Amino acid sequence: MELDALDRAIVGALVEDARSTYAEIGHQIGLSAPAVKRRIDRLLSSGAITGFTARVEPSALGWTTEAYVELFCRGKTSPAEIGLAVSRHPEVISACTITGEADALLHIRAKDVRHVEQVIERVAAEPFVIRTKSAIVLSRLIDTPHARDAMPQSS
Amino acid sequence: MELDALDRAIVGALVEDARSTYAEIGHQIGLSAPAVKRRIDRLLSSGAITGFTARVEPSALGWTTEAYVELFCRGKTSPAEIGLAVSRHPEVISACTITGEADALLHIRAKDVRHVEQVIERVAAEPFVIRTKSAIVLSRLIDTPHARDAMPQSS
DNA sequence: AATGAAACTTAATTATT
DNA sequence: AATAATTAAGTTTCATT
Repeated sequence: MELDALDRAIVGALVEDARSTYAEIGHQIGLSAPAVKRRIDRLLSSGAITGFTARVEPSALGWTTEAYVELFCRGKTSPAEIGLAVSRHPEVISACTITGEADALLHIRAKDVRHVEQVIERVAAEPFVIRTKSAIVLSRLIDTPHARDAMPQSS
Repeated sequence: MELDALDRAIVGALVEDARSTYAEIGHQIGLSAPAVKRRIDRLLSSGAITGFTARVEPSALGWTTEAYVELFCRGKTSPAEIGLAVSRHPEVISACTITGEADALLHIRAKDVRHVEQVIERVAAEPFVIRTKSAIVLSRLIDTPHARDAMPQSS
């Protein structure tokens, strides 16, 4: 699906505040409320926007510690197998397979360092895991879900 | 601030769908719409919820490639200095200082591998960066902003 | 094909108990 | 906190370009 400048402006407005009204967004970009609604409905059905969520302050909810854990896996472990296994651990908030020595990289969020340690132990107990290599987050500098600029040009 | 079970249920409902109505949330948890609104207002002013955002499909917007980049920095480089520098690169969507050999870990999102390479070159050109070590994401298995379970108990 | 204006429906918000 | 009353927004329809 092709997004024009207005679509990208709407996406930007919704990323900033998913609860803005159609009229507010329309005023920003020079469109009427119904026109904005129609475009948002289209962005939703096309899959460009997948939903709306609350930004929560993890520390306010008691999740104070983050870590990144590299996974080194047995010979022919499939990405699907890793995904299935790590999705059983709710503290894993992000996981991907990567190039390089390690096979996968997990991002985990836990209550404290003790809790992080327990999660790593549980993950390391998965049968396909040979070893892990962890780094605790000392201070977070940036945390945005998406790139912080204009969408790419149609060039 | 203390969050009770109802607050945590409200946060959960808003994380799932930030555009649900107060009445919908109230029905799920057994509260009237005005009561839900009062609690959400309180969660916002206390900072437990920091805002509402759209979940966008990066690939739909042309951002198809992700990488993680470890930064090895000169002796006494402060976290603030790293944060300031990397925030100038909009493709850096997450950054933190970490324990271990590397000083910082960046998560970048770009249009393609060529674009990733350009960003790494730009970051590596920062005066405090000695060297970098990158891993390209092959396949994403999990991507959630928060832990996928109930909030921690007050225990 | 997409928009804006108006009509209509539903939700947000305030006041009251 | 719930109910009721009011205000504002969401949504549909329709005429227009």
